[in-house]
Amino acid sequence: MARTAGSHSDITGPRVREAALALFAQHGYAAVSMRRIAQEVGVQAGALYNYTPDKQSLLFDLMQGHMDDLLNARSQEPVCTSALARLEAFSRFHIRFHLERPQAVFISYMELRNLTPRNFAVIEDLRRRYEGELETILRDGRDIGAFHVADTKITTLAIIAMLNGVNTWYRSGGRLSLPEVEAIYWDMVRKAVT
Amino acid sequence: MARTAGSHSDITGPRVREAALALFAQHGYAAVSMRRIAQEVGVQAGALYNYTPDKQSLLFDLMQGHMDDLLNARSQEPVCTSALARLEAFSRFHIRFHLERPQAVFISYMELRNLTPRNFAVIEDLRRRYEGELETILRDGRDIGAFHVADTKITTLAIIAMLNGVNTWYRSGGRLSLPEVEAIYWDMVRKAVT
DNA sequence: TGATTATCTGAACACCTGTTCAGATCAAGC
DNA sequence: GCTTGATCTGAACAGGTGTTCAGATAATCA
Repeated sequence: MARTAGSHSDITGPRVREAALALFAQHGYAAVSMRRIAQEVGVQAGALYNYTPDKQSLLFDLMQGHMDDLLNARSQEPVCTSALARLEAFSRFHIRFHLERPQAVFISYMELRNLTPRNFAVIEDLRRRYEGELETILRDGRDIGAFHVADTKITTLAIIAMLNGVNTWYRSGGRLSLPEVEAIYWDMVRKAVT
Repeated sequence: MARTAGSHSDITGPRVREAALALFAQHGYAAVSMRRIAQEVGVQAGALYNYTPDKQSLLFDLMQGHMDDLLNARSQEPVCTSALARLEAFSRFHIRFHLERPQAVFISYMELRNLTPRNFAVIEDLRRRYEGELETILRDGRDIGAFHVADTKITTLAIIAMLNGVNTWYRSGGRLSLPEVEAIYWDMVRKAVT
């Protein structure tokens, strides 16, 4: 056997990335073999190498794609003027964006140590850029007296850690709706910095 | 060759656990082989099986030991009376305890998915018991009007996620001392719930 | 229809995986 | 000093790892 009926890179390519995303998120990068990914796609392992140079690139591309999506989506959000409105917009955007793609979020946090040093540096830079947006909001707000924060860098990390926590328990269709979750977390963020 | 000079289970046993802890924390459970652990201990892979029935038990014992330590240490903390004092004591204890053993903390969060279902249930039960202590504090405080929280369960998870975030950036000997870190986080927690 | 290109298979490569165990050597107790 | 039990080695087992590639087949275009 060889090329199979109906095979096309426009179909197989996305399916490879989807399978890798789901399997990496569920079992972890190191625990998932190329043969397991191929099985999910319905193809032999060798065929995966038409879509990625190696396993490491598969992971890196998923993570880089996620971070690019994050920064792009953030840049297209409407700009707010007041310090409080800016912080609220960031908090709600963060929750909404992250709850929409839990697998990519999970991978981007859990699999950092499985990146090569070069790839790690790229992802870390993107992450710092995103965190920098929140820190700017906090610093600007503090400078005009709207926020009371002891340390903008640590407050940035504390807020992001808190918001990321949503992904560990939220399930759509559960007890709380997305707007309710946004409201609860925004309330805590607001009180923590004022 | 066979038994080596100076070999003793009281020495090798702890070294096996220490090596596994360090390697699992750095590279992840799935990415670390028994031969790699043995190399760190200075022994052949087969010798590890004098100290653990299998690799899975090695991971589970580390995680269970960590959770036991956590609950024991917590139970020996002095009991506070006021709602605010109880919450402050919990927050400071959590930060202090977790910063003292970053590797065990890291493993206990990252390697949950590599536990067998039975082992996972045990660890999850211990975790829920610990989180329950914080939720009780929040609920009691809300009932007497000391705290204003929209949802005690979610607030519990949000606070713990925020406090856990310390481990991602804190390095002893860094810019901030442990008491300073405790104070900053306690300030944010206090404001978030009042 | 025929030639070309895209896509996949199946086998192979060298090496690594967790685990077992007979046998060898050391430490401890009499 | 000798015996007993604890501790480790080294080899083996069956199977899995990422990756490569010649060859086969399907899709595509002239």
